[in-house]
Amino acid sequence: MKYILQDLKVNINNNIYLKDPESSTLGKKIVEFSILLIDEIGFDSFTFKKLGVKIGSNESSIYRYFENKHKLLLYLTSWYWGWLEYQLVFTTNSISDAKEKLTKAIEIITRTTKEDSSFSHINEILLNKIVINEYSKSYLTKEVDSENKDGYFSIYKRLVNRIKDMIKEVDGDYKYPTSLASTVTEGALHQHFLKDHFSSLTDCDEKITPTTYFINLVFNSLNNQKND
Amino acid sequence: MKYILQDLKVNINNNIYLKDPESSTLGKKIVEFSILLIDEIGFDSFTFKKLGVKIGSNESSIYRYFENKHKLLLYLTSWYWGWLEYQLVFTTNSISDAKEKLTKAIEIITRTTKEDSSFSHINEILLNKIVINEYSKSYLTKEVDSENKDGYFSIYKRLVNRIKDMIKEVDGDYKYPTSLASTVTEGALHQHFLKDHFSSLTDCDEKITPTTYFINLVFNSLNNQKND
DNA sequence: TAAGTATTAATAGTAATACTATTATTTTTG
DNA sequence: CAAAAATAATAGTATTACTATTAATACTTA
Repeated sequence: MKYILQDLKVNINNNIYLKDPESSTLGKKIVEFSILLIDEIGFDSFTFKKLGVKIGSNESSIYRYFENKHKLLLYLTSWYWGWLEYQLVFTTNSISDAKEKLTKAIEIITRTTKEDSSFSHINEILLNKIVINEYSKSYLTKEVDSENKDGYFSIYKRLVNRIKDMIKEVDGDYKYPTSLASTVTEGALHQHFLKDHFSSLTDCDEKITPTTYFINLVFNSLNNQKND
Repeated sequence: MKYILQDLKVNINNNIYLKDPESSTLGKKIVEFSILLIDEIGFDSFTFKKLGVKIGSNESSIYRYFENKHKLLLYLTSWYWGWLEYQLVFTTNSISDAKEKLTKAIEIITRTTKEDSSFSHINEILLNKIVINEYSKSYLTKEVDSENKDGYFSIYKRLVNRIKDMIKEVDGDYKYPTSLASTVTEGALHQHFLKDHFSSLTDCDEKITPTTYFINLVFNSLNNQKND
């Protein structure tokens, strides 16, 4: 797995960036250190000026890669969802049993990222934390509709769709497969956040993981006579 | 109901504001027009300067009520959750049947606000939209923990707790009542957002409401032998 | 290898944001 | 009516979020 993901190049909508950050050393440094800096000070306080200082580059050089920090966030989160999607497809591909397949899928999208593929410049553990803390900000904007039209969220949408399809495979009669898929995907981020900051609003802790909770939630709804 | 809510004064943690906006005409204008302006241009573009122009007051006068726009958002959303809580308690109080009570509660927290109590200066329809679009931004910050400690989110937490209690009343053996309560509360906002901006990620539309979906979701999990 | 072309860095500058401080004016209230 | 409180006006600051221009460096190919 590690060795296959090694050469992974996530395909990101090329309108998100001005110049492909994968195409140069500076570009990779921008991506690498923006993850460290956003994790450190939060997206709201993050600026290209501060990033420039961190990487010993000029602010204006960063602007040649990304129009603004919002686009950079879209880039990072798209990369994350693409990376998760890859794991999802790779891991579940060979599973023929629908229930087992869905279980595995939920595991992947609800777990905490614990391993960082040290060879690449992207720290997946920190990126996972950034997605938990900042992803909502990428779409809770006045520009969502036009950015959505431009395909900036397509990787995320494709991922949710894959889960929806797996839900349908388990129970073709269930009425809300799409909402359930989006609830799990977004809800997982939320439960992780609550676990870290509002422990009184979640049952998740060291023992009970969001994975346990969501597997239970999903399978309670599927093939349930209450539904028919 | 209308007439009882009329005199409602939501009790908001007084560290959120510098001076109680309910205590003066200017304060009420700040609240009233900030709702209109945030709805219009979004919280990210909203500034005290723009609000000042809108209400014909000086920027610096607004700063005497709220430290910054983040605190104002905390105020508005706290008001909203307090208002919802009031409706929840008022409506479910007299219901003795646990299932019926929970059903009603889910209805209240997942429905779209459609009526505005025209007597007050607060437009609840727009405030509901603001909560859908901006609430996450109030807690996805580096300051969450200290602000949480200061009680800035206590109304929201109390609301989620009430739902948790109702879930427990229906099924004392269900293992994740708190997570389920927070999933419904936050998930409802999310499904409304998806309905408006990412229709491919939800089954909710004009016919199927988030209420329908979440009532189904919750009751599939409760008193379900799959759980035991 | 020289010349041309990208790329990046450095510098400077702008409009807007997010405030703070001071003083003047108006309103409230005792 | 006088004092106190509230509000408005003005000015100012540091930072943000950029844009534009020019200089320096590296890379490429005739």
